[in-house]
Amino acid sequence: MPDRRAEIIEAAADLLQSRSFSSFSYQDISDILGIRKASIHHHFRTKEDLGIALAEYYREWYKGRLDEITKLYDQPWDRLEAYLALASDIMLSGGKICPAGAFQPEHNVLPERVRTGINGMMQYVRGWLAGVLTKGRSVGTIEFQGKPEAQAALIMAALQGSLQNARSEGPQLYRAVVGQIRAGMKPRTRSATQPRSSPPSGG
Amino acid sequence: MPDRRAEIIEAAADLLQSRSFSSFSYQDISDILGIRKASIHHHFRTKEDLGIALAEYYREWYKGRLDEITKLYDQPWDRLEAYLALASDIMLSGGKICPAGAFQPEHNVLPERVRTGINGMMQYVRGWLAGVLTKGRSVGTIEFQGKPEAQAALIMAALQGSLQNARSEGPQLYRAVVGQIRAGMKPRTRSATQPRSSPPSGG
DNA sequence: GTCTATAGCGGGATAGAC
DNA sequence: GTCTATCCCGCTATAGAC
Repeated sequence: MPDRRAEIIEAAADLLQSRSFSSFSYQDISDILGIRKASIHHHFRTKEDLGIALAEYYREWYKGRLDEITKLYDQPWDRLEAYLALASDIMLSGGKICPAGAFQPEHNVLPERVRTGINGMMQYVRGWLAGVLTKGRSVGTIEFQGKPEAQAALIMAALQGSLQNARSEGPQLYRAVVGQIRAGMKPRTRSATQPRSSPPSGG
Repeated sequence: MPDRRAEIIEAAADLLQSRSFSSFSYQDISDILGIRKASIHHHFRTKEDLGIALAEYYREWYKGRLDEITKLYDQPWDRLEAYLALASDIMLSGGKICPAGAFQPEHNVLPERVRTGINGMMQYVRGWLAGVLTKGRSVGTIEFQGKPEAQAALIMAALQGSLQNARSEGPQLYRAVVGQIRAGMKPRTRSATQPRSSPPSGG
């Protein structure tokens, strides 16, 4: 017997990233899982409850992925590449966009507790990424102006916007944007060690 | 007597940038303008028609603004600043996001002709911005790696994403991101002329 | 060009049997 | 935990009078 609650959240996550929050319904989830709407209401009484659960789900999802990356790669640049690859994976899995980009455009019609959940997720990711950037700059393998938090926010915003554009205008555009992010942060002055080893798949 | 058609489009544009496309209704427009839903259907038979008109409206709006900028400022860097200020104006006018960021998250439920309208708008803006960047790099006042089109796409994506984030997490985040964009493109090597004159308000 | 009235649908949500 | 049945609402859209 499958964990229904988890199944529902995963189906909802898929729908959210494909169509945004208020454009999917309990009926859509029902169609995917082959159970009735009322059964879904049993697990998540209101759509607000489901939204809150989704925000939590994404935060945990990011925690898991970013922990993995931290364990797999030592070098800040490699960690940055792995982070960028995360966004690529999202796009490649069927024209989806990132969670924040799916929730936030409806910010003004979103329940308060959903909003705070999303903010929590964003702060977590930004904190992690800022850490990578701080370390990268200190060892000279990542280059950028200004504060690490601001640069992290720039990268996240660019990916978020670019995923949205890409679905409408095509993936070349997304790849070009990621290329720019990368190019802008590669040290221009060749210093001590080779800045890169084996970057993980994506781009 | 006011131009109803234009009034409706402007009200709809406001709602779109506040709540995204499928989260506003003819009733909302009706409330704003003080006329009945049926009257709005008289001007735009279906919501698809309204969506198409909105996309055209935004393209014209951008054409107007970018033409203005081109006439007002000679220097590429000043034009870039004025462009960035456009996005700031959007944010400051009551927590709105940019049109593309309002439409695209619902891409998969958007009528085909609305999609192509949005793409047209995006291509227009990207073309203009790429032109500014090309000229700026050639005269040495704007610095970036890679192709101008790609850099333009990066800037646009970052603003789009950042406006969405800002409404949820606060305007400081938006200002930080714009600061990063600016900082990343300011020439590091002091060359011939002072790179800046009087940048227009925004930031 | 605006109105009233209404059709028709799909949304979120609940009651209560099994 | 899942079902059937149902409520109520708001949405898009249309018909037809003024």
